Amino acid sequence: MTKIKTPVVRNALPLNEILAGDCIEVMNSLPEGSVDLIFADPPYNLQLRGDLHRPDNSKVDAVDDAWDQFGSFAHYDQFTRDWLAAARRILKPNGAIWVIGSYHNVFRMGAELQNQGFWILNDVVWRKSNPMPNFRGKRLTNAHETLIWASKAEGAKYTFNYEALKSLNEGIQMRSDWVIPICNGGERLKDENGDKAHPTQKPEALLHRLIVGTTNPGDVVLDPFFGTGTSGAVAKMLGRDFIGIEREEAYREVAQKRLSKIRKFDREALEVSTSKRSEPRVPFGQLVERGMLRPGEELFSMNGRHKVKVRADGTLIGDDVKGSIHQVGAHLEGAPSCNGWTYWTFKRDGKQVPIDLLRQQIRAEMT
Amino acid sequence: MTKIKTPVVRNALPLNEILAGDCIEVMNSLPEGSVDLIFADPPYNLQLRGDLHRPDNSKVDAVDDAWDQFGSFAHYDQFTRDWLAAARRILKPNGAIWVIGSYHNVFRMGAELQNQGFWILNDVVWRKSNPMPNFRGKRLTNAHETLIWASKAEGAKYTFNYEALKSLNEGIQMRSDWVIPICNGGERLKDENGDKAHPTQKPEALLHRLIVGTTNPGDVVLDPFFGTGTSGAVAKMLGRDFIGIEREEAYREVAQKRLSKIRKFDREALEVSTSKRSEPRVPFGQLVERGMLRPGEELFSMNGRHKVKVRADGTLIGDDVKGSIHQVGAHLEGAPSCNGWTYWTFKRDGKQVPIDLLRQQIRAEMT
DNA sequence: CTTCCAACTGAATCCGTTA
DNA sequence: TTAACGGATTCAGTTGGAA
Repeated sequence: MTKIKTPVVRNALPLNEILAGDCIEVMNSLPEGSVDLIFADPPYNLQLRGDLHRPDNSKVDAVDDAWDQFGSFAHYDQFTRDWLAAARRILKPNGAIWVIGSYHNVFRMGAELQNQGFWILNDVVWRKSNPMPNFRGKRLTNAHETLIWASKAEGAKYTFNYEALKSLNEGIQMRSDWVIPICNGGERLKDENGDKAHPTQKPEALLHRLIVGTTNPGDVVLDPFFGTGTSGAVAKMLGRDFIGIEREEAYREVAQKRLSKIRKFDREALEVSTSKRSEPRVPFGQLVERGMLRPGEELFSMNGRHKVKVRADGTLIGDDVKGSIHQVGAHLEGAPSCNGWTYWTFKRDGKQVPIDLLRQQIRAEMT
Repeated sequence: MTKIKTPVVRNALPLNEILAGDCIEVMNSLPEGSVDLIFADPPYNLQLRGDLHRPDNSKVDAVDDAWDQFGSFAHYDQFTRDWLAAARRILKPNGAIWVIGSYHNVFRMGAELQNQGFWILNDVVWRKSNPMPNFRGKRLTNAHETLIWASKAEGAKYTFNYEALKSLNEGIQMRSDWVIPICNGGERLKDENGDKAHPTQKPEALLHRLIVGTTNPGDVVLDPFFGTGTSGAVAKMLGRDFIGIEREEAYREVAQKRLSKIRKFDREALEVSTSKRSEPRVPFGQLVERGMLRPGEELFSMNGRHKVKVRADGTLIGDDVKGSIHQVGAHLEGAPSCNGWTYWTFKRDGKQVPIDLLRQQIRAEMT
């Protein structure tokens, strides 16, 4: 898949920097449709500032008022609406967003994503291998957080590196539950007192999987709640550009220091497994043109049940059917579709050989 | 925790019956504050576009029933508001609710639970050990569903059998992620044609854990979307009373037949399904994601004859070969297969260390 | 009576390019 | 914009018949 780059817009973007300020204001100052991926880990313990109003503008008074809960949610929802709208504006049409949260806030984020027209692709469970136990024994150990992956709109062409994720999972399709330890040990950033520099630093392994799986090298990854910059650090390692936005100076400083030490992996290591879909298309007719198969030569179905003849124009003809290798295969099998390349075989030296072997020969010549 | 019983109310309840009709109307006809637990598995509002075929061309039997069709999010939200309000009214002050859903609907349910004053206690992930794969390779395998457990209000004294769940989990605190297979085999109810009687029958193991953990014997468990009655069947086995509400006559009949065969304390059948523990599979890619090995780092074969580089997706690249640790090892040795875990080593402090050591570290964390 | 293999199945928002 | 068409894509498990 080739990406259309728009140099003017790209150059206007402040790449690989940490921008100071309120993320909504900063995002609104960036050009529309300019970012490939947004990763957002928003706070959910918002302090209520100033007067709080219900949607009908009546004021919410007492804190322990029955409406307090509603009021808090209304406030949080407004915040969520605003930053998601700002994020959506700067996303490229084929861009995507990841958000992460716990049950305190993730349901409201998910609903608002849908309300704004984002199209949810998966929800992903980060299953912590070493969570904090529930000390009081009053609930289940809260051993996971939830991520939501969504495209900008229904039908958009999002990036998904299927084969790379399959490789990361030793040849089996990547699932929606990811087992990853929480961030501690040497990876956990400390301040000058030896205390953790940020309360919710995310593990690099989580970002690694997400960035490898849903971006390409050279993409722009923006994080509106940058914190200590895990998303930026992993993006940089993986040869992506990042944009961080962070309000707190202390976090910006920690993140800046961290990023200065990061080195990009070499190009060869960043190439990942690709799917067959990205290989060049070879028309079946080329096999005939090149004399690899002769007009009139017989092809046999893989299961041995059918026999057809090759025609000079690269179509096949059977007893009651003619058409492309795919159409004839589908018709004979009564199937909705058929991959003719793997369905048909020809005879060489008495052995049955799949015609896909000939396609591979042509592709090898094309390199 | 002792429960105050109110015999008058209890006697008014139609216990251990399946009530016909719309669940909102039926719930509104029941006495206020009379039910201990509600389990709800409402329609998910899947929005499926066309047909889906497996790679072998067989057609996926989709959930396309009329009861899962809603015109818009607004319609679905109204439906959710109404049934949740009806459910909340009939709940005892110290009662609780469980709802289950997927990313299509669970965020809207979770937000509405909070809006109505329910207090979320945990969200629980049902991790399916055998989910349906993603056949087109366009997204992650949707391998889980989400449950939300909530009390009627903040501060309510909900039931939580901490020790019972701990016992179910081999003496370790029960976590918020539960690994349970989907319902198939003998447990899956069939109609007279041998087809599945209900498209979304839930496994009894899921309900077993939930009812053991959050109710006491003698409690009343109500299910407004009864379907084939899994909640009722497990409640009956475990000595709880149930109330089922179901609109479709066909489902009521199947459920009634099922329930007539259930005997209380028929425990042994359930005990059979205890886990057979084997060593968890660790994909090599996890070592890369977690930074135990870096993309670009060199691995050396045990015999010292070969050197390769690690890529970001957990594959290896050598002079003329790339693939998994096993594939590359086999290729270089000209062997039909190769255990990459014992074949490859990396250098640490000048010494050669087998990569299997890193796998052992991860496994130790997973216990 | 086993063992083996082919066929089948499960809450799924599941294609991309060219004419 | 729509229609046609090339061709890529699956994991864990159960069932039932054959060997």
